[in-house]
Amino acid sequence: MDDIAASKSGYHHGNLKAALLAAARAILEESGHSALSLRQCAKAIGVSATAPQNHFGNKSGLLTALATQGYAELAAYMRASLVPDANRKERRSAALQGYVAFALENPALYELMFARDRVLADDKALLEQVGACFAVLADISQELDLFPNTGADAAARGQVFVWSLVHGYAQLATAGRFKKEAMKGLDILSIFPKGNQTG
Amino acid sequence: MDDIAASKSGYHHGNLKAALLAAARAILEESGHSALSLRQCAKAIGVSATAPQNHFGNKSGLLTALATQGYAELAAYMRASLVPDANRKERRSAALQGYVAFALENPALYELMFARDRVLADDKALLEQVGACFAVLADISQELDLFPNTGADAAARGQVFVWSLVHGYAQLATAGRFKKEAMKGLDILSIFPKGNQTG
DNA sequence: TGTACATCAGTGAACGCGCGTTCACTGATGTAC
DNA sequence: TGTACATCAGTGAACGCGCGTTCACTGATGTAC
Repeated sequence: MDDIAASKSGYHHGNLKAALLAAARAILEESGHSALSLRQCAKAIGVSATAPQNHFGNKSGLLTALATQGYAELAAYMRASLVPDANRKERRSAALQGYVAFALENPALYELMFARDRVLADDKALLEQVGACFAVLADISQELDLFPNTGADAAARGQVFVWSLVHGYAQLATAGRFKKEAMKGLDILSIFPKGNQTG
Repeated sequence: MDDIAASKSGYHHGNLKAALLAAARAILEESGHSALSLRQCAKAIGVSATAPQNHFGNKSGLLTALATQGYAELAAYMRASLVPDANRKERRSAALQGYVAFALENPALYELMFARDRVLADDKALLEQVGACFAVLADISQELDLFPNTGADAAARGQVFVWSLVHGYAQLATAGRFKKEAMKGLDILSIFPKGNQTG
């Protein structure tokens, strides 16, 4: 939090970019990305309405920066869950749980990361984080080896499978679409059919 | 399309509600639900800006009506795919493909159906269609019997699994997140691990 | 069969609002010489 | 070590815009008697 504190100057904020991102995330999770505005973010930290332009250019720039931050954190969540010397079953569980945990803790940010037309899709920093994030996911799904002995596209299909499952689960759970009974005591790992828990 | 045509009167449109919904869907798929406005819809069919109020009350009402229509169609897609006398493997494939086909053909509408805070969540007609839609999905997932001999919550877990997979796949495919190679010639059925294709 | 009247469906001007963005500006900071 | 100057970071008034919604209204339709 210290890196978000203002400097003493009073005129120059000192850390406006980080402060704006933090404010934007709070508003985002509170109200959703449809309701987020530059003016609200600026107001939240007591700065003029035009100050954000110095750091993000325009509104798309801010949303893009938020999404970029999101992908970086999502990758970090997954990496942090990857205990190197665990067996494959544990790694699988960790991967799913890290990914899903991020989405459940930051539902509106996660939604923004996949929202159509809200983000500058060709932003360099964004593409970099997206790439890094999905490299982690690809590693994990490859290690899971869900489709052994099924030819050249086994890895690609495995990744489609894992990502679909985890993404769908995260969004539906977040949206409250699952009944309480179905969620209660549900280990994410357990939603894999038994036949493939090769441990 | 005929039921959307205007009556001759010139003053009274004759079928404004249906015409507005059609216009709204076109705009929705063109620009996303963030950009959709009542005025645009009214303008698209040459009617005054306030005319939509007579039929939907307000903007939330229109979005809710769109989502309701979406759920009805999604259920219809699934039902249409359910060939009664096919074997279980075929039914599974049909279910997944019907669901995914709807989402891929109506990506913005599908997104709206799951968007947070854009829709009147307690609308009676909406709840009805949502319920009907997921009843179909529940039937299908129960029939698939993905977790045989795993206790009382097998059905619930099966539904979570199927729905997560299908929802995630639809949204990620729609968003262009899968590489061409991974999509090419991909039968949706095939993303199920082999061990569970019990046919 | 007419007629009175309620109801439905639409108009169009006007409102107030929040928004992103522009503009000319000023205060603070860093750097070359 | 000072000084001039470029650059960075922020201000605040103002803009034009599209929006949802209100208001009083009018034209068309249906229905009771």
